[in-house]
Amino acid sequence: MSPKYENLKIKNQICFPLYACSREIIKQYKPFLDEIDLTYTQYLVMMVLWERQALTVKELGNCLYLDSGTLTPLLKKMESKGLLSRKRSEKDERSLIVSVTEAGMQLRERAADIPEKMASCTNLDPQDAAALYRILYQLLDCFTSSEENE
Amino acid sequence: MSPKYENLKIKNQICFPLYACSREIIKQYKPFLDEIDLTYTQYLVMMVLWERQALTVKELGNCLYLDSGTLTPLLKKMESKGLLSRKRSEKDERSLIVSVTEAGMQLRERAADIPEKMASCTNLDPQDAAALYRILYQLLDCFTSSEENE
DNA sequence: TTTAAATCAATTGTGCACAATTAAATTTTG
DNA sequence: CAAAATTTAATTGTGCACAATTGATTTAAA
Repeated sequence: MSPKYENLKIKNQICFPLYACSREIIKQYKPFLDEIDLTYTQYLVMMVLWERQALTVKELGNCLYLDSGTLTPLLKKMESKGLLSRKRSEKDERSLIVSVTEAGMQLRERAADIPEKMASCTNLDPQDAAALYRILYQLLDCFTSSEENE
Repeated sequence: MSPKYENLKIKNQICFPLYACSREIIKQYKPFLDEIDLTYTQYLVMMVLWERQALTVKELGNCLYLDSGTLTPLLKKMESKGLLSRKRSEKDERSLIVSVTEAGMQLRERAADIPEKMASCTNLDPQDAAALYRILYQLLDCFTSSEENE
């Protein structure tokens, strides 16, 4: 029974609040990330490297849903800051292996309290946080599984 | 009892899936938006204009959580495509009024089936969609209300 | 095994986002 | 009223995102 253009109203979109919310939260990160001289995307790369130490650009892209067009210049910048090193794989010269440096690992100490600081920025209760987490990964999953044959 | 760096793991972040999901959904829009020659951000502007016909850059920015640095060049581009017109307010010369044109209104017809096409891209059940919607707007609200005294 | 297809990172070009600054117009204050 | 503060859009500069292409390398097929 909805009027013809009801579905085109902003308030009936699900992607818009997702997009707006994502950007607003990243803005909240900024003052904390400024202290350790990282952008949000660089922070994501460091989080992966802190866990994995070394992986290829391809693997990093799979982790973060980013392609080489985004990662190549980002990683070069981070290499010049001394956070990571880049070298071709000996097993497969097509692949480039990104490895965290000692300085990169040390940055983890200075980042350790960021998640806690960020948590206090929101009024999200544990149930809602869990629901949000589950739904978002379900959505992500349905997009990645639709690419399996590409 | 979590290890020291547990909170820095990608899998324990809530912003990351939000950020990734937002971009993945916008990618799903692309083929549909290409047909009517709009980017996702331009589509958001048009959705506001289809409902409101005319409003200032400031009001548009409040609707979309975007500032003039993003909107000014975007709106100039859309003006050159004939979708909207830009003129200063007579009541207040600081404000610029953005108005949808006839061609802009006509585009609504061609966009009308996009929401339906997009809905079929996801496996989101109605309860989850409603929960996601509620939680995201609650989050957005908590960021905007923290700016009240700026 | 030579050729063809696939994979991977890099490059190119376009389009946002956004912080910070500027400049014009308006409102508020003293 | 006149000066100061505020508001608004535009500008400038930086940093992603991403589609499309390129080029080198590897794998698969004929």
